[in-house]
Amino acid sequence: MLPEVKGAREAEAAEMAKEKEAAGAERRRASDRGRYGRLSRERVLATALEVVDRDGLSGLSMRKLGAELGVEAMALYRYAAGKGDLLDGLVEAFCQELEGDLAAKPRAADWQAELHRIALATYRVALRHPNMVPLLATRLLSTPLARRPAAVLRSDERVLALLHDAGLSDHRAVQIHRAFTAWLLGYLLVELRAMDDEPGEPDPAFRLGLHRMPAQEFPRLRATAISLDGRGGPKQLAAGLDALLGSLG
Amino acid sequence: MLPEVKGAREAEAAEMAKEKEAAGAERRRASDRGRYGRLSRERVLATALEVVDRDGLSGLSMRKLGAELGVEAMALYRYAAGKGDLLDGLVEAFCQELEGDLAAKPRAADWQAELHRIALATYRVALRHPNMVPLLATRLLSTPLARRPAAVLRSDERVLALLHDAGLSDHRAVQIHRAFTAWLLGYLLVELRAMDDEPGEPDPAFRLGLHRMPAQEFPRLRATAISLDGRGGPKQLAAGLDALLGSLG
DNA sequence: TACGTACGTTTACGTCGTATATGTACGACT
DNA sequence: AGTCGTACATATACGACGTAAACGTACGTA
Repeated sequence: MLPEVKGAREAEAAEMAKEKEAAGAERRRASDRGRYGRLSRERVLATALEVVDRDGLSGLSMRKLGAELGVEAMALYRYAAGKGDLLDGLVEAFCQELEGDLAAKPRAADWQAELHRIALATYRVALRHPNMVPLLATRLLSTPLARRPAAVLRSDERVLALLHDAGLSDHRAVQIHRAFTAWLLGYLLVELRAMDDEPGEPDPAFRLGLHRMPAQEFPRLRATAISLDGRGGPKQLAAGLDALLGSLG
Repeated sequence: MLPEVKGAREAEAAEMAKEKEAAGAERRRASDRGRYGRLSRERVLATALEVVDRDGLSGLSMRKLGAELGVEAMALYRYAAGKGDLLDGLVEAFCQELEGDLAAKPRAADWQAELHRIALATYRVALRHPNMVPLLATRLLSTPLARRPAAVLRSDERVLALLHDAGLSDHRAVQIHRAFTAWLLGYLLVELRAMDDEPGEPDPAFRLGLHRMPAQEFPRLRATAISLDGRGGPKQLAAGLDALLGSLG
């Protein structure tokens, strides 16, 4: 064992002891481990989400996440069956944050308005965690239906139940669910993609790296690149959703 | 990691041994290289696409692709700057196949019809290469605009030029382009996702693994799972596109 | 005091992408 | 003909990855 690690642990132990004193009856023992106390699935997932937000999806590895938690990589396997399960856990964390946002406001009157409410809340959560969007696109869909994380299934269930309770037929409900999911996911992907080539450059044209793009081959693309870089925002998300739902009502 | 069957590799090894024996020489001649002749970017990408179609995206590695071509992994670096470039190449191959499909039929009369034509052609190509869809979702969007593969930019350029020539303002063109891309990509993702838990099982309920899903927690999901498994097909793609374009016209 | 158990570590294996150095066959030029 | 530069493929190696298996270690309980 490395001495410096041991030293760090002792320091934590002291800190923990102080906390223990303050907390009173509730004692923590094995908790000196892992930099700020015992590991837990929640803590692992929360830290993983931080890492993804900071370094992107490819910046998340078991080893790095372990280091972030002050722990060896293998320690994580007690809280996630493997990397796949960890990614599913991230999706769940995302869905739970979404459910928190949804719970904060009252349900809408009719099912169309409720779908709008869900879509907009999802949009806001995705804005907070843009690097999660590609993961949603792949994890939400690549896993067999029955094996998807519970939180994901709960989202689907909510939409389907909403439509069912509104008296729509199963057939209609499935159609609407499909259109809703496709539009929402596609919009998030398109909206939150990174366009920047030189992310700090003030001039938009240079920031996008337009000088790398042959002007004569892509005249329209180049002319509208700066507009393309802009966001549609929640308004266009809502507008498209309205159009889709209107045509299916 | 993956319990893969190596029948093909063994066959290949046997073939090569025979070749060597017949030649009676220890040294390989240039004609033996690359199993069926010289490498080329096209051949590399075509084989990579085959591998992805067969084994999925995670089944594609430089080493495996090299083996598939009868070549060491490092040989590929002459035709792709790295794995990222190879993936971009795959996206390009996809776009080129799409352009081939598009060139086969005449352009539509108005821009709405032309967008439909493009969307449906994309849908057909995606059906031929379902494992490519997640790659499209990530590669199309994660790379900075100016660094995207030329074929991708050409696709965007085509749509933008189409809208421009139809007399629409840049603002409108960008809006429509965004909605078009989002809907198309989202629809492909939702439509081509793998739902099966036990592929090959004849009973749909078992095939989807519904017995793994708690019935009381997800009543609606379970009731409509079999419908969800079905496809919307090109009709719903077109219907949604109509709705979106109608609202933006 | 001894022990089972929950938790984290150590060690090791195989695979991955790829930098670097090393052949090797072919076309062009003496 | 022979020589050589160049294009092409290989050989070797390194660090990072996911993870299986064995191993410590400290706590709560008996």
